[in-house]
Amino acid sequence: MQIEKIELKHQNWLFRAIPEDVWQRLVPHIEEFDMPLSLVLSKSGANNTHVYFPTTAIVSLLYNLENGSSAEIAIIGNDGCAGVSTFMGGNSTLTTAVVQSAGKSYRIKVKIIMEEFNKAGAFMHLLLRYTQALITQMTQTAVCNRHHNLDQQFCRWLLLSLDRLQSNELVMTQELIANMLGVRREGVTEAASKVQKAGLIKYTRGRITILDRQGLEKRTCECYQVVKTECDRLLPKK
Amino acid sequence: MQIEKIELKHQNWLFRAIPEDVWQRLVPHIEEFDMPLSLVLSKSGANNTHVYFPTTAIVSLLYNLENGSSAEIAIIGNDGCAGVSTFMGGNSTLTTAVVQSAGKSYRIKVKIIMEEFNKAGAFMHLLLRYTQALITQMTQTAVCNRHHNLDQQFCRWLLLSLDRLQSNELVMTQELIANMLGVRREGVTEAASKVQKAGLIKYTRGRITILDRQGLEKRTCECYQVVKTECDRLLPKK
DNA sequence: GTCCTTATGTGCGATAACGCACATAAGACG
DNA sequence: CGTCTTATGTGCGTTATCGCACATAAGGAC
Repeated sequence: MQIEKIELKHQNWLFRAIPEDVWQRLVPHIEEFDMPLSLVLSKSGANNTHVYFPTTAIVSLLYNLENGSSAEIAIIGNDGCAGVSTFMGGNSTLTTAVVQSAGKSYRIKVKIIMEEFNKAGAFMHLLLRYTQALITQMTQTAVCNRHHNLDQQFCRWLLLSLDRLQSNELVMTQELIANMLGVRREGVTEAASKVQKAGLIKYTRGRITILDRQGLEKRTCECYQVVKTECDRLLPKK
Repeated sequence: MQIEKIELKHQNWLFRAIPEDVWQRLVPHIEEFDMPLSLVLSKSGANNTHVYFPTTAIVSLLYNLENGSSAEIAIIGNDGCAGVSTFMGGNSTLTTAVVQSAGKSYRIKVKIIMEEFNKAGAFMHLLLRYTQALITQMTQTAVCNRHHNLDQQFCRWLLLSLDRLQSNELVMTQELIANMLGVRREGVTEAASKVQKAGLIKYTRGRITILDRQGLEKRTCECYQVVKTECDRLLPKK
């Protein structure tokens, strides 16, 4: 039982950083939660019911335009949580949180987590620092959308996703990636094909394997490193 | 003296919303601060010393790329404050805060404002709600950069700036606007020229006058209204 | 009024991504 | 093994923006 709790705490980086007293109070309220592909955790403008802490799943924050196109704003994995607008106020956001890669997560009810947040201690500051890390991602997404080409953005997206997963394999169709990046599917096909020809990845229908991580890092724009470095500064993984 | 204090409180929307007891404690520490064009309030990665509350000035959050190009992430006027990373943690951010339109502001030292913030009361929640409003702006910037054309972005930018100023006139060269939007100066010239021909604005060297605000709203993308509506929800101006 | 800086206007070839229409092939399922 | 769905590949004309080179003109300085 004790071992199980320690295990739990190690499955998400925010969990690890929670002070022990807060953790003891929270543990009884942490629910397991399975995340199938494409599950929508929170719709645009809808009130949050839980805050979600992915362990093996990846969640995307997407914005959907009136005309049906969309764009990813940030990626959330076992480094963070979905539902920061709960703390920030308004209790909802215009972005939609969607499961981009199926896996497991834990969740905590809004009421429970806010009781701890409002104590304004280390736990609150931890969640605020994570929110700042998310802001960094959003900023870099905006810049990257403006200035960098699809090749670079494709590599950035791969790397950001991989950093939030264990394996060196992504289960994801090019069509879905195109939705995330807000570009045509054919564009992703072209980018993926080039990167494969360069020997950095290998893919078949809906499954991408990374062969040369360093090569990807060289091929992407500065945005990837910028986000990684700043997230490490804000939330050091020791 | 009392009248002067009431006036002060009405010059910035966040000031107005500060609870009276907090306000009384803060007032002695509020400094006037002049903001000339192009003043850099905080550089990328540098520690914040103050939080700035513009009254007649406008501040842009910019990200500067290695190659010298840049992109605006959010606009701050008398609706908010520059320096939210002070509260969020890390005490710095990778964006640069630059005065985009000269004017006046007030500022408060980091130490003073954090003392109040850490009381975790209405003042903290006010600042967090404003941060959420900034996040909304950043999100929409990312989406708009991806999906909307320069014409629409130019109009969005004009409207967002105007909402944060009193007058219907902007003092701003097309070169500067191009820097904000992260596009070529010639592109802005073309967009501005079209909008002028449509009779919505009138401009001469470094001075844009708005003739038809509703026309601008019709010409821009959904992003403008989305940001406006969400900011009003988070920080109602009564 | 004249000069000179600097904001704005314009033309043109290059490029990246788009929209659309199909072709191909992988692999799930019977 | 054959079938059928769906992920991926490819071609092509269109469009928006870019980068560059230069023309024009507004308005402050003297």
